[in-house]
Amino acid sequence: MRQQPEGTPTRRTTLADVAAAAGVSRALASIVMRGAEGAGEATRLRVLEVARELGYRPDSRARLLRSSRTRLLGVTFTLSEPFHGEVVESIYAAAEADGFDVVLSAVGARRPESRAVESLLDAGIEAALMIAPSSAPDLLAAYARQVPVISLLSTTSAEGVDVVRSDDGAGVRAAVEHLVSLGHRNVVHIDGAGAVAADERSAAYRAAMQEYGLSANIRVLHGGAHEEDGLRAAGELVAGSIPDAVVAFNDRCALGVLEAVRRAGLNVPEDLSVTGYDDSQLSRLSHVQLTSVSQDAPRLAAAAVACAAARLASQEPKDLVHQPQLVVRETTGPAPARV
Amino acid sequence: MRQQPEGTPTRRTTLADVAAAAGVSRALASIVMRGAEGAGEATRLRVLEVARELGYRPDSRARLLRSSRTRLLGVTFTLSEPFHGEVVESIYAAAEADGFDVVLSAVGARRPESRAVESLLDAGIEAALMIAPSSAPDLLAAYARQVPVISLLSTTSAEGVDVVRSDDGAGVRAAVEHLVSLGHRNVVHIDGAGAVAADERSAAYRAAMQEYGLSANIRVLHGGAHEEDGLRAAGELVAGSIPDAVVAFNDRCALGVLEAVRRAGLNVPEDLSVTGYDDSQLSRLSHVQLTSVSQDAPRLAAAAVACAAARLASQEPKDLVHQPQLVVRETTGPAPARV
DNA sequence: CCCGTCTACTAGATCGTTCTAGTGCTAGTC
DNA sequence: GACTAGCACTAGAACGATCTAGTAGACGGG
Repeated sequence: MRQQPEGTPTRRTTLADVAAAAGVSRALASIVMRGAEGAGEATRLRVLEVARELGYRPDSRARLLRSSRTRLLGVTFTLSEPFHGEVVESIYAAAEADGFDVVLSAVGARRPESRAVESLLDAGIEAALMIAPSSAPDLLAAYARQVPVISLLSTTSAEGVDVVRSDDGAGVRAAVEHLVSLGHRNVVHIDGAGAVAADERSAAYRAAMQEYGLSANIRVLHGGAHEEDGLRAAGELVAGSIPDAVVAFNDRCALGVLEAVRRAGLNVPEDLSVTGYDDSQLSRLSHVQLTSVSQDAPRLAAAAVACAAARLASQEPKDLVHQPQLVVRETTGPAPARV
Repeated sequence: MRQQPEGTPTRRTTLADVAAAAGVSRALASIVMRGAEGAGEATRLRVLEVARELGYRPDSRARLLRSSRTRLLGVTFTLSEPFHGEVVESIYAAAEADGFDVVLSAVGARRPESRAVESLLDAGIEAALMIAPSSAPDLLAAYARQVPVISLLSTTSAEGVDVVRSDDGAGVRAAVEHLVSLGHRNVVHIDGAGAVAADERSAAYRAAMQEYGLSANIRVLHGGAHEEDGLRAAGELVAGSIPDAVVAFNDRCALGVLEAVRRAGLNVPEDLSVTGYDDSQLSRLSHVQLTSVSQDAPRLAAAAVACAAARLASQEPKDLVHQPQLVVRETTGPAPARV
């Protein structure tokens, strides 16, 4: 750390500065800095020492511009979805392990997914990981023509797009199975109402119910991906005849359901069991303890990164389906003894 | 959209391609693309048309490398903090309005703030907005020597660092005032336990209590920034003598408090009033309706971006303190008539 | 002693932009 | 008619790294 003379607009030290100070060429300094082979041991140490001394940090813009391999992974995610955050955090870890850098691009109310992806493409990413992409298939395919695209958490695929997701069907089935094994027969589903993966989950609910001979009890309510949606849907539900159990579209929706149930003066799980989906931080909170289907964010993230790496090694796109696991906590219990 | 011949490794169209196709120099094409003046109307239209036709998108790496003004704002935030997400979303909007681009860098369990900031610096940002920075002051000062640094939501400042925050003292005072005006006298504070801004808030609580002649009732419990912390602290609280009201460190903490209170069989606000801090999405959920102190994320974000712009126009660093506003919802009410 | 090979290193091109310093042309002024 | 001003445009350097194609010198074998 050297004090800069006041007022001087502190030019950043470049590789050329390091090279000059160490008495070598820029090329050799570059070799040393990126740990490539072809430098003598003595010089290597000297260059590193000089670099450290001058506080040199490579300029990523220049590096990315020139190098063929940027080793940059782009990630799109939605800021307002806590579970996306969990996945992103895991992607950071997985990417680092594989020697990739991560660049984020958020999707929000004012920032459509298209903008998020395009800014990533302009930044020179090698592959894009899109968390729960909402773009139309032909748009996804267009992106995939430029870089490998991996769609996470969503089944919506497109030409040339890899998909890494958990088997939502199996997840919902596991939830239904768990409830049935506890003696529940009147199991209601509050769906995702057009959210990513909503259709697959409600289809799996129907199939599972049928499988257990409960076709007559199939009932799907219009829900959504957020607390409000679960609250509203469950509000309508408890106003009528109370079911044994509710399979909610996701954790946030389940939280709304829990609230509505509680308001109606019912106890969980004594009067009614509730399951969520995602096994998010939310569900693990000690006062929630929601039984939920775990998508295992770290594993999913690792798979996605591995998938990107595979595609970059020019392998064919693939569908990677991961088996989710039901995490039983305290919102599910034996079916109430009703008439 | 032109179909690429299969197998060709699709080289991206560059400005040179556009220039050649339009029959002008690269420099002129550049002028047109970035909307600078100095191009004839006819040529401008022709170049734009050709660019559109070829699907040209400027390469941000090259653009950033070369241009003196990158107009890039770096933002560090914590993935697991929903309120940070709200601020980030607002920053996107504010930055866009001011002609800035935003690049995100997340802080997480595996990714310390130092790494987050450094990657931003390497990316060529013009200024860094750090949401609730946790780095040591001398580290912050070191960053500030390289680019203007704006610290958001936190009072922890350092040499040359701008601070944009809301007046936490005033916020807590408003909460206490509100409670006192409702007749509460036994007002307890559950603090942030070392979290960013925790000390200032608890000091303001003490001051406000004293101001209202309630020094004897001052009571501060060790809390924290998350639901678990509020739950634990309030759990201890309700095990003893129940106060009239609780001022929680933030919304997430307040949520835990609400849960503990509910578990103890008490009603909010009939038996006990609770206030939060942040006015986050959480507090606005229809089943929560938490009375909370609003930091007004959009305004804070706009102020931070404006502050960055001012610093880039070489103005002195400043402290921008924004007045927070108490949003009264349904977790506060008249004091219970106790003995 | 010559030749080939290996290691350590270098010069210069290159990535795709923006920026600087012009060039030519037309038109207006005295 | 010379001079200036302004407009539309261009050539080429620059940004800071990486990459390609080489060179100088040491070493070993025949």
